[in-house]
Amino acid sequence: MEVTFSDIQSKLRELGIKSTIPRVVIYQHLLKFNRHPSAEEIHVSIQKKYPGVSLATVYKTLDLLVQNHLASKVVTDEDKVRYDARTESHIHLYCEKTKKIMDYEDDVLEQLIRNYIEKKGIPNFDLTGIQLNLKGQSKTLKKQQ
Amino acid sequence: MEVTFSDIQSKLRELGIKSTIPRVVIYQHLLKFNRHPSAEEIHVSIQKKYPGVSLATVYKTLDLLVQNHLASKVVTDEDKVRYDARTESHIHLYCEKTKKIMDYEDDVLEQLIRNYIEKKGIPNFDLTGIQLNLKGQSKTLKKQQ
DNA sequence: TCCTAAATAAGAATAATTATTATTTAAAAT
DNA sequence: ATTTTAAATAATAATTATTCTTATTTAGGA
Repeated sequence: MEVTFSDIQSKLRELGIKSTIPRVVIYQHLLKFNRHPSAEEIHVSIQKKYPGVSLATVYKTLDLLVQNHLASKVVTDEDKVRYDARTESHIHLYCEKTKKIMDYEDDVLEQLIRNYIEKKGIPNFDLTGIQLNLKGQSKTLKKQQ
Repeated sequence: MEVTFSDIQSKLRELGIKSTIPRVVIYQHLLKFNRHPSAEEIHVSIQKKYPGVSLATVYKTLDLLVQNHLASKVVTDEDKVRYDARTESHIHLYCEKTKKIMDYEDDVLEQLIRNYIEKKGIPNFDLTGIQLNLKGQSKTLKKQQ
């Protein structure tokens, strides 16, 4: 099930993106994170095996991936942007205590929103994306504190 | 209908917040904006009448208002945070071209989401807030370009 | 293998936000 | 009405995330 180096090479070339080692490595690491890493976190996690890759390249590559719909930005009340390799849209649960973002799978809710908006339409607005963030606290955490 | 200086003084004191001139002025200006200003924009708009108020105070006061539920943070893909004096939750339309945030009034949709989540419940998560951002482009703008 | 445009490394620059500290102020106590 | 005192503020330095600059390197086509 692991996505290999050459899998990613092919994918990038399909999209007309030049395949470079930094790009493949960054995308590979983003895919491996099941949380939602910041650029900094990806940079750190890459250092071990690829010490040469600079933080600026991480930022540029992540933006490139977003532009090509291989990843998306996740914004919260936090001060830094996080990235997500999941391209299918999904709901984010944001825990205000731990600042962690969890994916929440609920196709029914998502379709509910999408259908409603499509049926009703929003005047003077072409919808391109729905972003639903549910803020709160994870219960297990609350017990601990 | 204008919210007066002393209206705001009372409101702050009700909440046990010390009423100071910078605080009243900042909140008053936030209420007057119908867009969603950044801390910087509020600071600039205050300079005319109250040149002494520092940007740091604007930041601190806005955070205070958020903590006391008199305002809320609005985050988008943009790099800076915006503030909103509307406390009732509502939907934001975010135009990717102009970077403008518009309020979108749709109590039915909001109730739809809220009901669905309440009925179903999310395992291990206490929901405190729903934040729905609809990304897209305003149609009138598209014609112009 | 060579060529060239594009990508990268390294670090400087920028922009938003937060921290520091000496001074000022709101409001409670006198 | 004064005095007192903890909290708030101004001014600005510091920090943090992100972007920019430029000399060097590299991918992939000729």
